[in-house]
Amino acid sequence: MQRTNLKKLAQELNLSISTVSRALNDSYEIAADTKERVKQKAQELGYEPNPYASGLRSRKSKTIGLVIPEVANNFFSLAIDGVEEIARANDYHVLIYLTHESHEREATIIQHLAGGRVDGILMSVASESPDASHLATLVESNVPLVFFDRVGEGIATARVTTDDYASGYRATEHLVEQGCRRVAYLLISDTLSIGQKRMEGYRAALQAHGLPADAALIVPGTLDRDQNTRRIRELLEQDPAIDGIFASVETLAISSYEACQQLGRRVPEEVKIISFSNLATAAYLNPPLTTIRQPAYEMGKKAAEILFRAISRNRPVLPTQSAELQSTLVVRRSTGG
Amino acid sequence: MQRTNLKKLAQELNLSISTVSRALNDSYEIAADTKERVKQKAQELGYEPNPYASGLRSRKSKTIGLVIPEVANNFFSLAIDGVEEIARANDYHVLIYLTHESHEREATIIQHLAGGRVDGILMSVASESPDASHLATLVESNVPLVFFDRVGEGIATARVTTDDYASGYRATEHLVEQGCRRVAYLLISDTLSIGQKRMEGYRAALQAHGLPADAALIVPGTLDRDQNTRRIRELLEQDPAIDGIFASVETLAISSYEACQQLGRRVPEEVKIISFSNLATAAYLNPPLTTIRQPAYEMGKKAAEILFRAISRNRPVLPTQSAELQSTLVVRRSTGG
DNA sequence: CTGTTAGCGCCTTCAA
DNA sequence: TTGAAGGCGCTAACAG
Repeated sequence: MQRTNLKKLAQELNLSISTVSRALNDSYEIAADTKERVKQKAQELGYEPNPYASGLRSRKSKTIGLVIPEVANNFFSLAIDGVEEIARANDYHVLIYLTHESHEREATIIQHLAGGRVDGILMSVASESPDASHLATLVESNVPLVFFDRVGEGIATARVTTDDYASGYRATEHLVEQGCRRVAYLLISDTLSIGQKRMEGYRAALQAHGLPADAALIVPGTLDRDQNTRRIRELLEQDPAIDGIFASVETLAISSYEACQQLGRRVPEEVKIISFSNLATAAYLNPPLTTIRQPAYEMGKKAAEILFRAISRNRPVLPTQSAELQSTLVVRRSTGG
Repeated sequence: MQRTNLKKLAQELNLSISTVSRALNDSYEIAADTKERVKQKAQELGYEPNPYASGLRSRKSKTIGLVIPEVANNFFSLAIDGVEEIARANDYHVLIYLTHESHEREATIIQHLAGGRVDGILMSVASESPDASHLATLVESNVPLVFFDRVGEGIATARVTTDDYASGYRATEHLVEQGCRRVAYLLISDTLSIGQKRMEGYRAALQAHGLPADAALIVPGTLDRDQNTRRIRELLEQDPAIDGIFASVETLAISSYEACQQLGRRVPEEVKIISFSNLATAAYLNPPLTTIRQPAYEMGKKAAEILFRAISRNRPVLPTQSAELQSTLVVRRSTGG
């Protein structure tokens, strides 16, 4: 079946193409009854505007790009939800891209997006990304960009983050208050500013309590849980005094559980674990996992809102529009059952 | 900065637009050295073809639509991963849409997509969808469609599913073999064929073991965990003999844990729970959750592959291309620690 | 209030 | 092997 377009619609109605177009776009210069007639017919014939034609002409794609490291992760899943919500409210479409923590993939994706496929981009940078030079093309192409959670350095744009330093401090302090004397910090990459900030908080908290802060373990940006587990086990063997683990992502917390189990170290009696995580089932883990929960959904929403403000006003995204949301420490203790 | 287009490129090279276009598309009728020169220059000026112009002209959007109920769910997260993988391998983009189990949203999304924004669609229908009449427009518009996991009835197209009947049977039998005599079946909607098939397997297994099969509880398509928990608690109170729960989605398994905890029913001693789930942490739940794991990632890949085969050959997707993958029963017992 | 006209950037016959 | 020209479907400036 031939798809109905403006031309066909115009013929059926004995009107010109432009009149039909304006009627459908609710132009003020079209008579009310004409509008009605046109819309009626459009409905009848199941008219749906061709997005590529209008995109070409109007230079509006009605689409944003969402670039994230992975999706099998509760934080990003919730964030997607928030983004999609706002996008739909603005009548926009969402293209999703996964970098799998690869800088190269990220650069390729950005390169493509700079070609005008999207009106704006929301992104959380890959842990591998050494710098943000690949994002320069976006700036040149005037494609609005908003970072969320994992920000790129050196790009003057808005960033939606959580209080990484403060929560790193709080998490560490919580472990110390629970009696830990030697706390290890696990992160998957040392190029993420977010991990740095949390580590600063971690260091400061230990220092404030007169404890050494030299047990940081950087697990290279891997998504392989077994490998992470192995490295954590090695750390625990090399440094048997470790009685607290602060994991910056939930997958490292799970690996820590595994490592402790393999070494016969009881959690939480011998080793206490705390983690940044949005796991819905954290309370049902054995033992329950105390977490720092980020407002992932809200971050996705917020980032999208900032982006759409820029898009609709046709203005660049300013660094001053950045927002920092609060994360929450959720303490969960064993029920002893 | 003005985005470079074919015209500009042609001017710089003292060639015609069409020659440049053909060179970039590796046309056989362009001299090798000309191609080289053109590509060099394109690279130099950071030329990126305008997807809306080429989409309009070639009637290829290089984009597929992925329509799923939600994303904060391990099954769909993994599926997205598989889909994205195949899409990128085919140089395609992925538009993501969440129905939040709403039939209305699903219909609106489909309506939009039928307008030519995508070359094909992958979808898992919303639990609310009473029938598939809203998908008729897609068929009319010749937009290839592949269902995965949750299929729509009455549409002649390929579907990628798992062995729902067999796995429903196996799950139930497992509970019976563990000593359960009264097994409840939980599902979020009775309009999903997938839930029906699993229930048939459940019924057959109970029958084969000479047990009654009247404890099915249909929790209306809600994503509200508290509400689900309440309803399950009511079921357990009304029918105290229930000693086994077969949950068709992981969120209902978690609600079952909560309900049992609230009623002081010990799991797994008094009530055993099994669930369809792709939770990475199922082994660490307390008690560990025995699951039927679906090959989510592979399903996403498979569905995308079938779709791309149709797209690249410009032919409709045939029901005969359907695939049924195997799910796995993963038994996890309490470590008694 | 409505119609005519001119492209948006690209691909693709047709002609040279 | 390259160039010229038309048009994909839509929007917007300019007439009337």
